[in-house]
Amino acid sequence: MVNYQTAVLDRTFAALADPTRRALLARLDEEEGLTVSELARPFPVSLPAIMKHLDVLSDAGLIERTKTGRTVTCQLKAAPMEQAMNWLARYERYWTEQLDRLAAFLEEDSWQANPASPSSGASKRRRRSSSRPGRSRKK
Amino acid sequence: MVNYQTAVLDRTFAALADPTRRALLARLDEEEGLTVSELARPFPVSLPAIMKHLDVLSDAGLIERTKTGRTVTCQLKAAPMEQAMNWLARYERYWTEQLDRLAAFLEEDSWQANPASPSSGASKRRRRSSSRPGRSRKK
DNA sequence: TTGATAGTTAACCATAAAGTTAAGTGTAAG
DNA sequence: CTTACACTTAACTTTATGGTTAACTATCAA
Repeated sequence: MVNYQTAVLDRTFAALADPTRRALLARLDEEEGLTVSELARPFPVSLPAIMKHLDVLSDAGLIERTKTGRTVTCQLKAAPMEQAMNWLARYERYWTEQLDRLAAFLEEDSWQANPASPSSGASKRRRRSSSRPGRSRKK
Repeated sequence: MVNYQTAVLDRTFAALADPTRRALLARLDEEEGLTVSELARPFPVSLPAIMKHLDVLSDAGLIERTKTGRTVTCQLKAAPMEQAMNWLARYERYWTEQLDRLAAFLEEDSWQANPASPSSGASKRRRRSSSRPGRSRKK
């Protein structure tokens, strides 16, 4: 059902890998309809450099440019980010503490001590001896 | 509070921008503790090429390698992805249809026709004559 | 119409990314 | 002890990225 468009993810993640481009998107989020030169102003690089970043963002479908007279306004198009989010969501359980606790529970001795209640999901999980290094809880 | 570590996001997004690397992570998700050559097998590129991808993933903190004898097993470390998710979450409202409907409502003529109820957020929105191209509602 | 303003394009440079082949290191097995 | 295996490193090629300066196009204003 959720068929990941490889090329979309490639372009989206690549576009987001640059701090200048992320900052450009962030500015378009907080204020819509900024022009190219307005967007470029805060950055310590030349206008053509910003132009290239905008090209990358356009190619990734993350912005859209509209020419009006001699000015060009940019608007955020977040749609491709949804795919990126969905891809990442697959790994969400790794940092969700809820599941951390479940994992801790499954490791406990008291769990295997009672074979009277065979939980369906647990049988699939074949545990390797004890090769798990310390978990790093953050936040 | 959520202070984005630019360098972390740079490396994470850059690492995820390559389809081979995403596939490597996906395999480590479905089966943990794969060795380097097991990981490399399905891909149509040389071992050194995979090695470089694993280096990129390591530098991004997305995997960890453990040497045992002459084999090296890799394990997924999804933590940096959380930062990426958090960064993307800021834009989530753009593809949440709820807000699409709100936006549609705010654009309606019937809204401005009644100046008796000044909604606070709307005053910030300064509209340019009519330079807005058709909105593309998808799904 | 003359110029300033907004944006684009071209040509160039340095570095990084993604791949190759070939050779090297260390461990396991015959 | 020698060979095979698992992985690593080195050297090299090609293409992409991110930046520059300089020149060009088009519009708005004096």
